[in-house]
Amino acid sequence: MADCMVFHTQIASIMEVLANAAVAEICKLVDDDYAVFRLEITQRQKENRTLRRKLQLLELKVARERVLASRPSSVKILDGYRGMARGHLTGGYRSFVKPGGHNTWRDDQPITVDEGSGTSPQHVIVIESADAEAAGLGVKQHRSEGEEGPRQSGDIQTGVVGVPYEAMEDPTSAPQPRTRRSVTEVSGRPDSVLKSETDTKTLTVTHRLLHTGSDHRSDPERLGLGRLVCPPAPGSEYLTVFHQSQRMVHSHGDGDALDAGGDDPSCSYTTEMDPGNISLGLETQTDLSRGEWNQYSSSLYAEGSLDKKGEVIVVDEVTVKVESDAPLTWNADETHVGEGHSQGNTSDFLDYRESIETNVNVVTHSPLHVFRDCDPVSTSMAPSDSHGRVLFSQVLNSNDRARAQSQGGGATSGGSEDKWFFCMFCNKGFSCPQKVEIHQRVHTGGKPFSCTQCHMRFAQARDLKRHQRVHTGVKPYSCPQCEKKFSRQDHLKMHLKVHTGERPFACMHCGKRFSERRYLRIHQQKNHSTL
DNA sequence: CTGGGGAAGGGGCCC
DNA sequence: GGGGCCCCTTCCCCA
Repeated sequence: MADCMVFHTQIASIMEVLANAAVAEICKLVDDDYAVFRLEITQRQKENRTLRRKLQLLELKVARERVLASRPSSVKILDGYRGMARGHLTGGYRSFVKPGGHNTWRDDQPITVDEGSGTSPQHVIVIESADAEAAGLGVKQHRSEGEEGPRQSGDIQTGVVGVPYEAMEDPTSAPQPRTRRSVTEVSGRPDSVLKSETDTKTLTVTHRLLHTGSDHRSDPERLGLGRLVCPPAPGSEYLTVFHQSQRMVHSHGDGDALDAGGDDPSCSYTTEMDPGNISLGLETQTDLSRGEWNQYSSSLYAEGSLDKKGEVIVVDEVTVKVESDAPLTWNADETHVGEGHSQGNTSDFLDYRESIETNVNVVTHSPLHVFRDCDPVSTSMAPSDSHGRVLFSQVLNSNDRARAQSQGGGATSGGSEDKWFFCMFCNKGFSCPQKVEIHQRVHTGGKPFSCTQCHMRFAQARDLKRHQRVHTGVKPYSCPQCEKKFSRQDHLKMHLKVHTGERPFACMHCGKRFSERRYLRIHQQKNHSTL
């Protein structure tokens, strides 16, 4: 009997152990499943956010088009980014004004460039007119000119932009995607408001107006229509400072977004600036190391992670480069009067230079701070990028890499996958951080290389070197046919068509051939405009 | 005046 | 890092 009791006791013990083990196993499974489930939920939430943002963008676009259609007279948009510095050497101050009689505005219509005098070509302002709140706001894109650069009075030109002419080109020349950036600028009343129609997220931009004399806020008309002036601020000619004067909270409804801690972070981002003017307050904590880079990235791309309404951002000489899905909401309902850098010009200065990284939520610990480390000096030919690898390695997790590759933005250079470095804006992969840095200047507008003779700035050393031939007059490329010399080989190559009579660009509609694509484009616009 | 064409500049990307 | 290539733009000339 005693043996039986002992046996039962042992059985009970074994059962208990087994039960405990089973419970533990079940708990483990539940935990695992729960984790997976949470992950799926998170992914679905991300997808929902993405869809919502797309919807918001669509709504914004519709609202913008409606506003633009209803108030075309107040809109001036210009596509002056590409080639905008052209006039710096040629001395051309050009004003591109939307031709009269065009009462409706389309994105593919001629955009107007109102080029003020005395502004730097690097100071490009991007603004999106969002909705009716932009009433009375002059939306235009200004081309800026360097300080000492030649200045001339502007003329008025018009042009057609955005016409899908590539499809009409010679079938032998496949259409190529247009990768040019859309850079627009909004200038207007400092207290003007640009916000989304949904008004769910607004970005308050405090305009820093550089002016002389009277209060810039007292003359809104001048602000809206006056010539923009880029003050040749010594030592800060390319100053890009982003001040965040109030606490910025990255907040999404689901609460899984980045949290910007700190109550009063003062964030400054500089690409090229006088080291003495660097104001760095990077208290804001952005935990990118926890795999939230995707959130940051997606939010940055989708809507710029615009902050709660009412928060104030002080933007000093910020150039905003708007990508296709860049933030469209700007709420400039508060004004910050900055120290004027004006030097004798009576026009108020309204210049924002902001890269997308100036997003208030990510400005602090963003990998873009690698550019701070660069601290490109005008005479520097070798901007530092010592932190690039580390930063990008830290902030980009495997999901980003996989996404980058799946989205076709994979590495464009050689090297193993582990050594890829990805652009934080477009996820393009590169084999080394230096290339990422160079590439990201496309997005940030960083131009570390400055010509000492004309103060033109370039994103790459090669560009500066090539440009300096303009001053030196060196023309190493000679035409074997006419002994004409060129400073660039591609120009020589183009010139050789004069002798060869090569006309590779044929109109697929009338068969007329042209030596250059632009001629075909113009021809098709004028003669086959319906296509 | 307009359109075609040459020249020359900046920008971007690939290698 | 730099060369090559291409794109785009602007200025200018000329028929």
